[in-house]
Amino acid sequence: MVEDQVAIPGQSDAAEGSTSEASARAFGEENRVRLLNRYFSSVGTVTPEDAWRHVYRLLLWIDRTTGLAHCYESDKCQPGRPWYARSLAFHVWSAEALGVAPGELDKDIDYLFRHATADLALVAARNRARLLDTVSLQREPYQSMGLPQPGEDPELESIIIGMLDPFLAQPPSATTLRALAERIYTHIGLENKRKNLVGEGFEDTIYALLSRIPAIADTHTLYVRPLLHEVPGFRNPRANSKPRQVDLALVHNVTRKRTLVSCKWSVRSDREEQFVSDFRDYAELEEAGEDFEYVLITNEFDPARLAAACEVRRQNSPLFTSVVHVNPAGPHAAYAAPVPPRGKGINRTQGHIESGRLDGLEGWLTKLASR
DNA sequence: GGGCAAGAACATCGATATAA
DNA sequence: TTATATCGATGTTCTTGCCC
Repeated sequence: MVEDQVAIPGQSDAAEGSTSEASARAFGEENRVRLLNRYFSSVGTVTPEDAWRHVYRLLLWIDRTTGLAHCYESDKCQPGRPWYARSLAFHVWSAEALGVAPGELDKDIDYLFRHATADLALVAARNRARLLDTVSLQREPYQSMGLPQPGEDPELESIIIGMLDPFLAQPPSATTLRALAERIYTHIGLENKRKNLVGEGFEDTIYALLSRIPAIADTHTLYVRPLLHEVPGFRNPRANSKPRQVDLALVHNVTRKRTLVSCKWSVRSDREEQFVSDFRDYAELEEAGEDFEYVLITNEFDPARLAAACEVRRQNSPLFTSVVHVNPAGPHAAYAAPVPPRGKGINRTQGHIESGRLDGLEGWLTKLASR
């Protein structure tokens, strides 16, 4: 474990060292960078071999409905369904690879979200206190009408009382029940916010890794979410056209070789077409007359989507120069779970892993470092 | 019947523009 | 300066249809 365990939201010092602006936007860029700097300050030099471990410690999370490391859509991972077996296999593999007991994995991962939500809880508490007077004013005209209080949920309260009744000396007060219901909804609601961190948080994490591997950082100029025309060799868009942005870009300081990177924690099949149209736009704005590399970095586990990313083509060559998984050993472990039938997608993806077409973060970073 | 793929809808946020 | 509206982006969840 990189740092001592994070306290639960609302009871932590997670916002320590944060500026009020940063913690006001808990999932915003400034706060993400602050948390990444804090994480990496205790790590030292990053190596390609360790990079994937940092990604999982920072971003991988536990699906609370199964208690297992998240590797696929929650509904398909429920007990009894095929991906439950794969989730079990992945959970055990990732705990072993990170050097912790399977039951302790939750304490070693999800650093960014745990700290960001702690910041979020502080901000929410501050806002609630600030708005108390306003709430009183808003409710005042209806004071005698018995309107429900915010957070009131009789059904949830009856479930709580029904379950705990045999253990209670006396029934809890209405205020306590309402406070408990609010805490439960806040806890569940927090999980819905994860998606807002995973997207750009993945880009920031890859950028943080690249900039902390000396052999890469010393030889490349790195960009995170640059406008394309800010990257050498790409021109401004035509008038009235929206400027294009790319997730990450690297330019070798000597050879001027350019690499555009698309970072997607997971890939939705309906958005696969976006890869092609993005590349078309990038190619149109290329003005140096030189080829550029187009790389996909992902943590997708769906074999069909991984295979599709490896196989998608433009004209007569692969669309992606490299398709990079955080660690292909993860999907490999998941696919090895004894779940019949074994789909065609798994065989295709295994083939891509074995051939090296589906690379790992370690392999890709090692190649970059040796350029 | 169940798995899978694809499409659509949903929930949420940050960034930005505009209005008060 | 602050509040509000809009936009764009993202991952998750739900629904539907096809296939074995």
